[in-house]
Amino acid sequence: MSNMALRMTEIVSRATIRDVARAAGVSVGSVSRALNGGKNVSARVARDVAAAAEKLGYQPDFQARSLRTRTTGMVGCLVSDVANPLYASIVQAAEARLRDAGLLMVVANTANDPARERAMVAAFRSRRLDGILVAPGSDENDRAWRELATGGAPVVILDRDVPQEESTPWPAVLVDHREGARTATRYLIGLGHRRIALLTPGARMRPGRERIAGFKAAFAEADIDPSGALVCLQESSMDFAQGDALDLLRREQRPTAIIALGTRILAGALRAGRDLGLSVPGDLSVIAVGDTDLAAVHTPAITALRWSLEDVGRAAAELLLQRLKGASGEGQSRALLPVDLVLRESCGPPKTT
Amino acid sequence: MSNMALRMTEIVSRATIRDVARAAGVSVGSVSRALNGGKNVSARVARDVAAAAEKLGYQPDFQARSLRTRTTGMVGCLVSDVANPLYASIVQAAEARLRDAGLLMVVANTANDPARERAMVAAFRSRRLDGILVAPGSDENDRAWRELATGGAPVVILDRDVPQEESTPWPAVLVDHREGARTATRYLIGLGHRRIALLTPGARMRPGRERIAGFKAAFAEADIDPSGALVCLQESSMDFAQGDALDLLRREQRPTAIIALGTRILAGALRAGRDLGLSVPGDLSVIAVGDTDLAAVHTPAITALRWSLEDVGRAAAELLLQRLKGASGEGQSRALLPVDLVLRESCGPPKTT
DNA sequence: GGTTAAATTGGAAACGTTTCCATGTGAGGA
DNA sequence: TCCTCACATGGAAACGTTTCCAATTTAACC
Repeated sequence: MSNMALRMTEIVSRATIRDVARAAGVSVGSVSRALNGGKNVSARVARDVAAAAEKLGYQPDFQARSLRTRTTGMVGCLVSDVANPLYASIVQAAEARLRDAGLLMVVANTANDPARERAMVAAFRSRRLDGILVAPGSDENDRAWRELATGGAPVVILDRDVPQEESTPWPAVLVDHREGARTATRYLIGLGHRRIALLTPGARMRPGRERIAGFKAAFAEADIDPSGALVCLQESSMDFAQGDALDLLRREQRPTAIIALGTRILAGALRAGRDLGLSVPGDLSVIAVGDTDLAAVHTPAITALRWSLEDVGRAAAELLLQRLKGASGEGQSRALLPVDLVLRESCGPPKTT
Repeated sequence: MSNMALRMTEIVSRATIRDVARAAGVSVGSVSRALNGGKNVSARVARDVAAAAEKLGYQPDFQARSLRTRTTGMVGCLVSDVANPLYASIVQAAEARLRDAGLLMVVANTANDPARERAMVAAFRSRRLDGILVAPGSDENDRAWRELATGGAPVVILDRDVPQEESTPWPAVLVDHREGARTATRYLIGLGHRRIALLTPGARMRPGRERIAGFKAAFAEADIDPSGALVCLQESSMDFAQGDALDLLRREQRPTAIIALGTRILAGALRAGRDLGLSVPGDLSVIAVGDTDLAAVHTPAITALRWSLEDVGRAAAELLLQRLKGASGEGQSRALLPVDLVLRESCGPPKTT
């Protein structure tokens, strides 16, 4: 019997605002007002409606509401790969903030594929998402940018450069990779290193470009022959196999220090060094770009450039919420987050050869 | 004047199906049929509609469609923390599969908070999401389960035990942690270890329970005094500081081998061992549960229990898609994925004392 | 008490689709 | 040529809200 009842509730559709109106003996308009604004409703109606809604277990249908109000209470988040630790924490933090504001977050991985990026932007628009957090896979994907712009929904950029043409710059959360790279390089130069390799993916995107700029700036300001400044670009972190690092370290004039991004590239460099019998930091100094578990726990612990991924996510969510509240003009429209150098055990003076 | 107004509305709002109908000189019903089914439409209408839609850049409004069709093309994913590497790849893989099927995925972090879990389930239901992938934070959160059940949308469980009462078991993707733990323990016992510590969070959830069961089973089948089988439960991986591992390894009869979950607990154990001057694997054998970057790249490389997170995500998505297609009865309703022991350098025989 | 303003209320339109239903059109067979 | 029938089409209802507008009640003030 209870089985039957259960079955019924499963099958029977949920209570609508009409049911509540009927149960409370008022019109649907009054129910809507009572439940939402609370403005212009008498105490009696408010009470009766609340009681009826409670009794019927009424839950408003967001789909229907969305159709009318043109707002979905959902925000899209577009990154190349949510499983990448460098993105995962950003997504996590942004979701937390947005959820606190009553918004849901839909995520999509683009794998840096421009076509997929455009497809997802279109999907977001079709679904009328209220806003978008996005880290485009390339700063030159003009079509994607254009479609992003015509969407109507506010967009917040995650650590990417926006095309210059735009008159009013889009809100963005940027990380000061340039200063970070400069600090790290300066530190290594100060230790006596002259041949330093910077291992980072793509100059196609802001983080890579900025790091390279900071790297070169450090050489320039130290007034040192920059021929030892080796910039090794990787198409993506995936492509950097151990072999590449091996080639690098086998060179006649091998670098005495390496600055390596993320987890995969860093891992490749560390393994290559180990395979060649190079001790860290004795034979090779290493700085990680991004303070991952790997860097912190490795033996020896790896000196790392650290910035707060949580802050990136939070700031992005905040910027977006600000736009959604309609304050399109006022307030900060871009945040620049600092990068710190966390000193550990993986750096020392180069061996005098 | 009206021209002006028209222009305005054209710019502000997107083309609707009405606009397409007018442009093609047919009724809205015909446009809908032409664009969707393709059934019962003449060649002429199909052509004209397609042309008009193309010209106007028409994109259907999913919100409106959802209202009518009772389906949103979105599925929810509920885990404790998308930034946890053990979840991130699952989410990533599931999203990839679902996107290929034209579905969007909304994610939410519950931080293992039952209240938040329920709130998100309610939010998903209000939004009428088509389905839910969920890894509940506790197998005893009965209210959450109940609300999950009454949602109407198909649910796929990620590596959790479903309450027994249910007559028809829910679809689930399970990982064979029991067999994995047994294999690892057996391996260590075979090497001669008798005092082995299993460091895993919560027996509140299936993975922990299964691992403990497998761990004990290995001792039992080897007919060995199980007093050396140390199960160290952690409320969550967060709580396991390095200090706990230090206490463990300072004991008079310290374990000669450790099986440690994930990244944080493993890191804590490794650091503690290092701080105490214990060499791996000489003084201490270590097995990681979950093949993270840390395990693979650490020196020495850590022997690890590995299962495919991608397979978990893919299988979950597949199971859900199967339900969404209406095949509620047929087909596999649960998958059990294998766990492999990846032999590396972190295990050896214990020192004879 | 009467007049006016303000507050509350019910009814209906609107949001953009899909789908039902009745009508119209054509072809094919008698 | 007429009848039948399948098929194509237009019009309208429906999905569940919010919001506008007009109507009604209440409050306020003289």
